[in-house]
Amino acid sequence: MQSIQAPRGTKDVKPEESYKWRYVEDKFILCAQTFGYNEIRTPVFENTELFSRGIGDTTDVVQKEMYTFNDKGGRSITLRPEGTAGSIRSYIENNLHASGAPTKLCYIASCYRYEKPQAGRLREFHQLGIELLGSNEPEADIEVIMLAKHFLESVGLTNLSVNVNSIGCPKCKPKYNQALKDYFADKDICELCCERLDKNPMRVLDCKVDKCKEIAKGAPVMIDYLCDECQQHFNRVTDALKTNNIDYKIDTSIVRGLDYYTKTVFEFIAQGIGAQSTVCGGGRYDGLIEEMGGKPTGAVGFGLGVERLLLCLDKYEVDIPHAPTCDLFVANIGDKAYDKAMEIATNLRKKGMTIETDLLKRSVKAQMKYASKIGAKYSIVIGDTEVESGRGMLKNMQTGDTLEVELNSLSANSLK
RNA sequence: GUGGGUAUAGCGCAGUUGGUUAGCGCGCCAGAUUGUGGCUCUGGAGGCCGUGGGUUCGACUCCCACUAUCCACCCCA
Repeated sequence: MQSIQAPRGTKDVKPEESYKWRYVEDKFILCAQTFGYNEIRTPVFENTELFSRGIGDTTDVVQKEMYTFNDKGGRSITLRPEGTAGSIRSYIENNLHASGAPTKLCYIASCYRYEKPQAGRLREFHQLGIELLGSNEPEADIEVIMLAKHFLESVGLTNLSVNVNSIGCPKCKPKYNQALKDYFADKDICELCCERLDKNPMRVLDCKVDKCKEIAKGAPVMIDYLCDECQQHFNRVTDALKTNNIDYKIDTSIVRGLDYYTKTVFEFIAQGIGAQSTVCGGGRYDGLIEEMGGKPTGAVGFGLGVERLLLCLDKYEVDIPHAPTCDLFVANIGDKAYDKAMEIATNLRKKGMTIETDLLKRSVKAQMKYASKIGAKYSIVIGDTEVESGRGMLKNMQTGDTLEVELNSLSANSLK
């Protein structure tokens, strides 16, 4: 019988590496909490319209990367390709604004995009995310960037570069769009780009057709067309980054592939983990909540790829604390001894000790070998003699020293 | 979606111009040590050689297709 493989672009988190995930996720939630953010959990799938409207139906993500299907009731359903849209939907649907601004959300979300897999790019991937809703002020942008920085440092990543840009607001974007239209008007761009130029000119800038890319190199940049408000906003953000000693670069090529972004956009970039080097990406999206049926509300957030983060931690050989190892292995010979071993194990487990016993009726030698392999700190062999006398030899697996102990008085102290 | 590399034991890898019993290291199991691990030695289990076709007397080896995987473009987390 042929065995079944995991679907293309998915990966199992194996037992020997899951502690890294738990570590990173716990750190993230704790870190977000120190900024006052609370976890939100939203469905893995949503109505397709949420994403086509929220992300923008001219984007690559919506046009060709979504896992979309009809359910048995004929509804068009999509596995979430990112975490923001669902959070915002929930914010509106549950009137989360009612408890007062700002609303601060964090989440851990599995996301799905139909792309060709490669290093740091899977079809199922995981995002750690933050949404700060209800503030139009640059201070909100700054907090979100600081939070990302703070989290990355807390897991041991201090050397990621930070790139920022501003892509304007509905006031200044038209001017820029007009500039783009003027620039591209007499140029030989592809058919799809002609359409884009009409609907959403900024998308022409990241067309993949060679001739379009070449032409786009000479195109005007958004940052030169910011309105006064956006310019001030951007200045305030970059000033604060300086004040907080964040070494950032302005990268005018950051457009971000999701239509909802306005004003500030930023990325945390890692070296040496392959072509997919953006570990964290985010920005402001002031228009999204209104677009999805809520009241106009300022919003900033970021998404941070867990898989890419873990690639970084490996690359930079960051130490991650392991799960606790076995405190005591209780070897046992025969049924009575097993019962006694179980009794000892249960008592110590109640006190929080990690205890293992033999479950395979192996020879003492094999049991000891196993105890050694799993890194047990102590071992003790229980046989008929021990059951009768109530005493046994506790062995320190590191030093090899043994000590006679009363079985019933084994405690956390004796395993120190 | 476009381009390139790879596919042999649980893992990491050899495998000669095509030639008959497909190897090595690590790991796993057992014994030497009949109730005490690590070191050493000895033995053992474990392979549709990615899948399907083709060439050939004969294919792990050559050819084609498919699939998977890796890398890059692109996109993005």
